Formats: sequence, structure tokens, C-alpha cells
Amino acid sequence: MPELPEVEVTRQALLSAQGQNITGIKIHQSKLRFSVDEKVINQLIKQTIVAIQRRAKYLIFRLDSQQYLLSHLGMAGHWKICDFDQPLLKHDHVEIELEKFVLRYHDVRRFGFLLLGEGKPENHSRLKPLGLEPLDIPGLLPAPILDSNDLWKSLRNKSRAIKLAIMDSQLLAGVGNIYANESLFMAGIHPQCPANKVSRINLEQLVQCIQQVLKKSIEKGGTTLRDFINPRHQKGFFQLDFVVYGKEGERCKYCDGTIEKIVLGQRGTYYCNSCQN
DNA sequence: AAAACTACCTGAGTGC
DNA sequence: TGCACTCAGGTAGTTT
Repeated sequence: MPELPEVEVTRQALLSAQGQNITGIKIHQSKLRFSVDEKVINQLIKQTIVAIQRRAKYLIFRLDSQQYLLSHLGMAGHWKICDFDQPLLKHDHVEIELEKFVLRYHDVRRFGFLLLGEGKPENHSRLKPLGLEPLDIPGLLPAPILDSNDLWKSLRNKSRAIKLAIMDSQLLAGVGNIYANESLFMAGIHPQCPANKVSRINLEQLVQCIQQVLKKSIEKGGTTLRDFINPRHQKGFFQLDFVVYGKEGERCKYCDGTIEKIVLGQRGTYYCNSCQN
């Protein structure tokens, strides 16, 4: 589920937790990608959430100490704002009790994780290797912002498919499978084109398309294919704007071509066999 | 260096 | 109805 837009939509909806004190923690199911350590996570109690930031697909809950909570949603995770008496659902893993409401982390597939860090979050071992941040919007940790010159430099010596390159978080962080497919379509670039064979002008186009697609999705509340909801329990609607993702065999909306599906890096890859060369 | 594969996990959907 | 199978938004580790 969650790529950059869904994580940003989540962040924005969580901002109402800012300034609230953490009064309690409940762990209902500790098994996530990394097991939630009760002793470690209990250090959150009595701390105040002072800010909620983002880097790529990571959320960072800043506390009034030197500590922070690092949250990754994996493939199916989401945060929910709940009333104190709201019934617990299957796959609600962790509850963070605040003064006005409870934050619940729900993750069916358990690919997400919660880690406690200390010091500058941008120095965390999971964040440090991340590449360019696609959008320059408020609420980000300090990060190099996507720029076609920088992307050009990092792709110059990469012969791998452009789609794999823009999904490589060490080069560009936050673009997942859906938005990689949609952005490449918008830019008219074939997903299998070697990254270093994309012309300068097409790369500039691609950078603009990536930014447009991500911004548009944030405006639409992200994409809900199956499970994604924002912390206010609302679905996203960007899936209604898909042009290629999941549209194998359909006619292209912009030309006479047909949407084809191939597998690249084990991921479904959709493109128009006429618009994208 | 990079490509190709694996693992982690549950649930929805498909075909028989 | 049930069983076997495939596939899904992500990341990271190992092998080739």
C-alpha cells in the first residue's frame, strides 16, 4: 500500500497528535518486521509528541527528549486515530494512548516496523542511505530534494532499467511500484529503457511527472487498492486516476495503444506499448 | 557492480 | 464448499 503519498497523507492527518503527552502504550501483537520491544517502547510514556515529520516512506514522531519514534508502514500498515473505547480489531498491533485519543498501528502483513531512535533522525542507519527526496514540501527531515541535474548524475553510469532505478531508494526515495508505473507513462518513457539511455530532456520530463503524480495523489488522499486508510479512517481516491497500473489489456486513454504487463524486478510493470518508447 | 533471487506475512482472488 | 495456487503498496539480505 503505502508509498510516499500515503505516508504523507498519514503524516498530515496525524498532526493533531502534536503537543499531546503519551500516557500509555499497549502492545497487542509485537511481531512486526522487527519485534516491538516492550521495554524500549515504554520509554515513550510521559513524553510529548512535538512534531511528526517524514523522510521518503518513513514517519518520524519527534519527542520532547532527544528520542524519536521511527515508523515504516511496510506493505499494509496504517495508523488510526481512535476513541478510547473503540473495539480492538484483528491486526491492531500497538496502541499509543494520548490525552485526547489513541493512536493504533494496524498491519495485516506485518512488514512495517516501529523503532525508537535517539539524536538526529537523519543519521539513523535506515535513513542515512536514502537518496533524493521527491517533493519539497513542509514537514520533511533535512534531505536533498529531487532535481533533474542530480538525478542525471546518479543515473549516468546505471545501465539498469529506468523503472528499477527510480524505485531504488538509494537513488530516489519514496517512489514505489504504482507511482513509478504512472510517472513513466506520463513521461512517455518505456520502463525497460536503460537508465543511462534516457535523454536529458526526457529525464527532466520524468522528474516533473514524478512530482506531479505524487502531488496529485496527496491531494486525492493517496491510493486505496485494498487496505489503505488515513488516520481518520478515510480511503484515498488516486486509484481512480490510474492510467496504466493494473490495466493490463485495456486500451490506452491517450492513444490507440494497449496497456501491457511485464515483470521487472519481480514487480508488475504496466505500460502503453505505443506511447512509451 | 548489478542482476536475480530469497525471505518476511496475511488475505483476496482464481481455477478446478 | 474446499483445496491449491498466485498475487499484492516494501525492504533487505544472499547468491550468481
